[in-house]
Amino acid sequence: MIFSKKLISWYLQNKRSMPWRETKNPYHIWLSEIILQQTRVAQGLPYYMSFTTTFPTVFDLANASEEEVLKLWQGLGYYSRARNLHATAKYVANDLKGIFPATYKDLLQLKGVGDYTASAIASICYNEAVPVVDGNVYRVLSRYFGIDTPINSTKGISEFKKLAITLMDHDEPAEYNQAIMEFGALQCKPKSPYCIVCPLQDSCEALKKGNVPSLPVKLKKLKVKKRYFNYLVFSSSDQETILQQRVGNGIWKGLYEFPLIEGEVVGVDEIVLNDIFQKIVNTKEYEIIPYKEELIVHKLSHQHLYTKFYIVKLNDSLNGSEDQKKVNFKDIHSYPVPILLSNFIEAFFKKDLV
DNA sequence: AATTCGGGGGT
DNA sequence: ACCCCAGAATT
Repeated sequence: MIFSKKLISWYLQNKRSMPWRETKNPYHIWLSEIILQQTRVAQGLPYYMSFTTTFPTVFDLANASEEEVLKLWQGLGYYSRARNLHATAKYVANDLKGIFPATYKDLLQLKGVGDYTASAIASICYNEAVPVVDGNVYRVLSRYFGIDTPINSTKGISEFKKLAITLMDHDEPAEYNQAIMEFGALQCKPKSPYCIVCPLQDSCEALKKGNVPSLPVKLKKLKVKKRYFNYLVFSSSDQETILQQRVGNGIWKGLYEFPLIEGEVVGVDEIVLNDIFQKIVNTKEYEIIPYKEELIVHKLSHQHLYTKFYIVKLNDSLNGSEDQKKVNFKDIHSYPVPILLSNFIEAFFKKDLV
């Protein structure tokens, strides 16, 4: 039996049950694919459920505000996915009458849809014979064919794509693409793959050579940067605080946070602090209390954030502004915030230290 | 071609 | 600690 048929056969016996496998509706498939980019099924599943429930059609998603979309996306990370998702929904709803593009080539033009996602949607929804090459596929192919070209090099990307095209099952693109990914996720896992019971064991090059654990090869990892975040959590006499939206490029674009003083080292600069106070606070009668003495270390892929929250208690009210919004404590949960802030907010308001 | 975008889970 | 996850966009 040839490679693709073996995979499909394995898939039919071992595939997991997932809600997006019960439909070929391009809106739902597109949603699932964007959500699952660099995201495990277990983590993405609840988000898929909430998005399809909250926004049953692409028109519902298009008519939402970006803030609503970000709020529903909160906690999933890579927030540009949410912004691109919303932009594409508006485009499809308003310019394409709600009809998604139906070919790989046209799907590729959508914001947030790259080679992988265009292939996935085109094959699953429209049976177009275009191969998906995700992390699972890189692993399966590099092992089965014993290829040690780095999968994140330009050469590797084109090499594996070419190979994937030749292996593609042209009769059942939808089944084949999902089969090879599911096979990589469940059988040909990164660590401790089940080679002993593998249906491809007879012809797996890496298994023959004994270098399964060293494949696939991936180029160097980047160094993590350390950043020092000091958040000012204002607490006014009338139960209000200040939130501001992150703009420009960088992490958490579009999400909200407390006024931030970022420094080169731990601690707040007095001059900067006074500067901020003059804008936000009417009175100079305030009290700054570190929420905790210890730093909270929040780890992102390539940044470690050493964070401290300062509670700033006032016997007066606050000055809101265009970019520094006054927010009542009871409304704070409606704003999209990074998990780092979400964790703090939950702990702080639960303890009722306000 | 290299870097930058999160957060969670596994080892 | 380090790696990986149904990758894409920007530099």
